[in-house]
Amino acid sequence: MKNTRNTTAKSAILELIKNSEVALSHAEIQKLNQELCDRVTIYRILDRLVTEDVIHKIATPDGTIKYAACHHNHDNHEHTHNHVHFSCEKCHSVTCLDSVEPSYTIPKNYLVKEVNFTLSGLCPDCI
Amino acid sequence: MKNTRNTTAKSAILELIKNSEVALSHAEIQKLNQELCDRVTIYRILDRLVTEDVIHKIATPDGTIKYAACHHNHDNHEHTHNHVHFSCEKCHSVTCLDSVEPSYTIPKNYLVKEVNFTLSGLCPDCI
DNA sequence: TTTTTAAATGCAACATCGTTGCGTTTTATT
DNA sequence: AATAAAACGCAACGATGTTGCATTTAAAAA
Repeated sequence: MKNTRNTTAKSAILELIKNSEVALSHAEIQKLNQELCDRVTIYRILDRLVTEDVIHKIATPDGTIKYAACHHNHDNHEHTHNHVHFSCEKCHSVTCLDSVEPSYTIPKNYLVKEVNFTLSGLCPDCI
Repeated sequence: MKNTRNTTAKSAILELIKNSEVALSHAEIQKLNQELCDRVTIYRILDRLVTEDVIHKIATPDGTIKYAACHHNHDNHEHTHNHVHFSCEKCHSVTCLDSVEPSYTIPKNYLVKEVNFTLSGLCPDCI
């Protein structure tokens, strides 16, 4: 694995994502981060954090990419991003619903590696 | 409901989508359509077809928007886009898996209106 | 601590994607 | 055939994401 470094910008962005109740987009991080670092650097830091498996990407129903912190299971050293997300159509917040576990039949002839299950509608704050 | 008209470009694009095994992106439609109409017109036609409920939007795990024809249930006049999609990480094809029906528990305090369930991995052609 | 080297950054430039305004063309109704 | 509004092409624009390169900085080595 390639060597990566901890920089102030990287730490700040990771804190933002970790402290956020909802998943954040590049644009939202940029606004929250104003003068800390360049637009391009945010893209590169997000990519690095995804590669390092510290955060994960979520595509909302309208195609916006958002980022959320990963909840690792430290007991058995395995973790999955295959949990359910909720996307609010009013405030556009994206939340990880760790408690909801979908079940489905695996389609024949397909090799399923990842599951992206996003419910949309109104979140508790917008109902 | 607003009055809409059938034009050659609209019919051609709808045929493309209907005849395609996989969901198509704006860029793919543009390539297949070369000289038929303008880039902007494709955007407007796709919006119209979605509003008319003839096609539906799908966001792939990487945030690309694709379009597929709707399979109406003519018997009871209801239809849903809440079916499973498969996104191939190799050839980037997106397919509707009408036979797979997921089940899940509805999260408390949330109002679920739509379900977006996308499996990803390798499609039969890429295994 | 100082040196070193490769990762990380800023900046400029660019490509892609999607939208808007407006004058012109086309559909389909009168 | 005349008419009104939908649809179109084109130009321009804004947002989003990428790349190259010179400079800065983190962290390992001396």
